Amino acid sequence: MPRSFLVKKYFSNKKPNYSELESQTDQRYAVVPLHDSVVPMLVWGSSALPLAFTPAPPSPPSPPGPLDLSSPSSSSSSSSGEEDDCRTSDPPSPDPDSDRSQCSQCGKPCGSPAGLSRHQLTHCTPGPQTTGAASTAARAAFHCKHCPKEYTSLGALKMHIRSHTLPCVCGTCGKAFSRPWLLRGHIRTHTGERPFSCPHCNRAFADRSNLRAHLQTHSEVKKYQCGTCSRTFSRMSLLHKHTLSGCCPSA
DNA sequence: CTGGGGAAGGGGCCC
DNA sequence: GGGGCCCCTTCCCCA
Repeated sequence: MPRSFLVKKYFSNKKPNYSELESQTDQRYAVVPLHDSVVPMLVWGSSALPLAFTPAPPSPPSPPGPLDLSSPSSSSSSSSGEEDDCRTSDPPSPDPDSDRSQCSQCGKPCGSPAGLSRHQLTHCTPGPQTTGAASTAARAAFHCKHCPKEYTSLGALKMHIRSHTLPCVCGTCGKAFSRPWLLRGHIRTHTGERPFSCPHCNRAFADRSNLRAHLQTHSEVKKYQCGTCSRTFSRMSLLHKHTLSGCCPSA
């Protein structure tokens, strides 16, 4: 599932204020779809943000086989790209003071060497463009044995593999999930628990993201705007549907 | 057809 | 390094 059209911009590094979602005055996000025919703009507050997106060129395929986590000696090699890889949610940083702990792959300032080290675990492997022992070690790839994905760290790979092994099983219906919190969210569908309430109406939701989407329905200016007719939508999927329905045949 | 709700997936970051 | 929570998205279904 491609997520590379999302480019997150960090203007603050913590805790969202959900009341902001109704009266957006900051522009924290940029939405950049890959769909050729769609050039949506994010309307986050008063102005729209038309954005360009340049997909990274595909990396050459790599020959090494998948990593079998059941084998303790697995540690891997090589590298390659994959359609969803090598992206980052963070824009390059303009902060010169963060050079010492700035990610060499995405430019993100990480605050400290430790932060940089941790951040780098999140990068999937780029192409085989580097040489030298240090670079080779830094870009070692860990391949998923279940799919073509590969990661630069065992930790990242393990996290990914959970999406294949689905270790969290619902005791009520037996449905399995990759993460404990996904299971908890699912369990709410059995219990009916809805801890996220809308401040504007009596609705409550089991999922915070669904509340967030709901809050858009209370907003006059929706988050996603059609680049051609300027109509706004509460969800990207609605904008996409709108575009596919023929509003913007050439856009 | 459109808009909204429900459910779920998955990467990133913090503790 | 792992757990928990963040964020975002998509898909499906229904009014």
